[in-house]
Amino acid sequence: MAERREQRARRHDMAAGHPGVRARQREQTRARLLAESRRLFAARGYAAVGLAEIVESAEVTKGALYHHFGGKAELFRAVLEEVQREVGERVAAAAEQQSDPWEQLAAGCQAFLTATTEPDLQRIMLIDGPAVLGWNEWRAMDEAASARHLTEALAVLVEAEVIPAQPVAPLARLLSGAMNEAALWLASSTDPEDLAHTRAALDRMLRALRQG
Amino acid sequence: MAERREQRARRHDMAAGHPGVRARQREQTRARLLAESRRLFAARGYAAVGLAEIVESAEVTKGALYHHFGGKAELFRAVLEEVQREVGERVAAAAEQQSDPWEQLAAGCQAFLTATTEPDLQRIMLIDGPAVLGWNEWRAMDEAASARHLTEALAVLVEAEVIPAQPVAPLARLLSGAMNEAALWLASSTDPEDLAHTRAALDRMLRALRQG
DNA sequence: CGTATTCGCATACCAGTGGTATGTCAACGA
DNA sequence: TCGTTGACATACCACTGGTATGCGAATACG
Repeated sequence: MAERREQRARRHDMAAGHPGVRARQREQTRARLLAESRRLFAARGYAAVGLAEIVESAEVTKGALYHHFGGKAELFRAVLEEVQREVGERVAAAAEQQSDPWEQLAAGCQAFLTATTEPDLQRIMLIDGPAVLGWNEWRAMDEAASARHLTEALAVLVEAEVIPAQPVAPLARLLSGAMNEAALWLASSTDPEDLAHTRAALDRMLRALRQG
Repeated sequence: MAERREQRARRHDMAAGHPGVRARQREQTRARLLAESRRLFAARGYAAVGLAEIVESAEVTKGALYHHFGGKAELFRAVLEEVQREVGERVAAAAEQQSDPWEQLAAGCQAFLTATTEPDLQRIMLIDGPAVLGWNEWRAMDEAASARHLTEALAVLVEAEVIPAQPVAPLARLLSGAMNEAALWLASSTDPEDLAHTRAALDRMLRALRQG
């Protein structure tokens, strides 16, 4: 119908380059779906956002969505991957600015706390992530994106005997969980001093690791 | 139809006492809905369980469910309240067996870790809870049921100068998050030694609080 | 250059879901 | 005894994620 011609026309207008109009259009559609669903999921949560609203915001149809993603959950997974990659990069960047392994750990943890305190990331990364994909899968993605840095940093410090010899996996999980929950708490906190207090408490927890 | 008479008959059969047949039947229906939905939510998660399955397992109808609860989310909230109350009681019981405030904290934390390592509690308490009700509401319920014990224990220790003076709220959140995530990790762990390692690491974290 | 093919969607449709409005019968109060 | 009410049961609805199919422009091919 007229509706269809309208959609087709719009798509045709926007990409006039010769080499790979198809590929370019494809990437753009995918990017718009990712961006809009990320925005909506972050704002109102996975369950409260319908596919209809997503495709409307992205100005495509459900057909496009299901052409690019396996379904609602897979779309969410793609969004989560993107978010976690960003956070992981921020953590890694902060750590790399330090040369001393111990300072790398401290800086990385503080950077993680800063990043995950942003409400838009929280709902996707910390709330809906485990519920939608299941904890095991969420954990695997988290490990691949950012918790890996934590585990590695701890392993280096144990190797260098800065931290007493002990399995690093449980330690990494304890610390990761502590930071996750603290970030969620901070986001709903009213007292602006809570951030400083939490940073201080986290720092004390980390420094305590050096003494057996 | 016949179906209806069947349901009515069953209900009539089971409660023959004179005083308050109504009230008793009411409680029983409510209890069955709670028990079955808890079982199903724990096994497969909130989103994967439909009301149809719940009422079928409980041998009632959706009418009964909506008579007792405001909807699916409120039913879940009631289940979560029950679960958290049980965990809170276990934590409190473990703490009360110790007389020394410090030992109370340690025992309470270890009991919490033991309790929340049970997979059936995890999905409801730690995964679906925040996602279904929102983190703020989940947090309020958690605080009322068990995190309160943690906050109080820390406050006592700060007051007694066993722990350096500092705000207890951030500390409680860090520790609570650490235990939550550790419990989730343990549930999906294969190495049986992980439990002991995690307990040891948690204990070290707690003991480290005593040194500034 | 024509044209067959494939790719990237758009449309139409469906089964199942949470939620609601209404009906109904047994227990209770008077 | 009898009207009232409480505790459901039934029937129905709007909507949601998911699927099957259709179609037209870009590309591969002779």
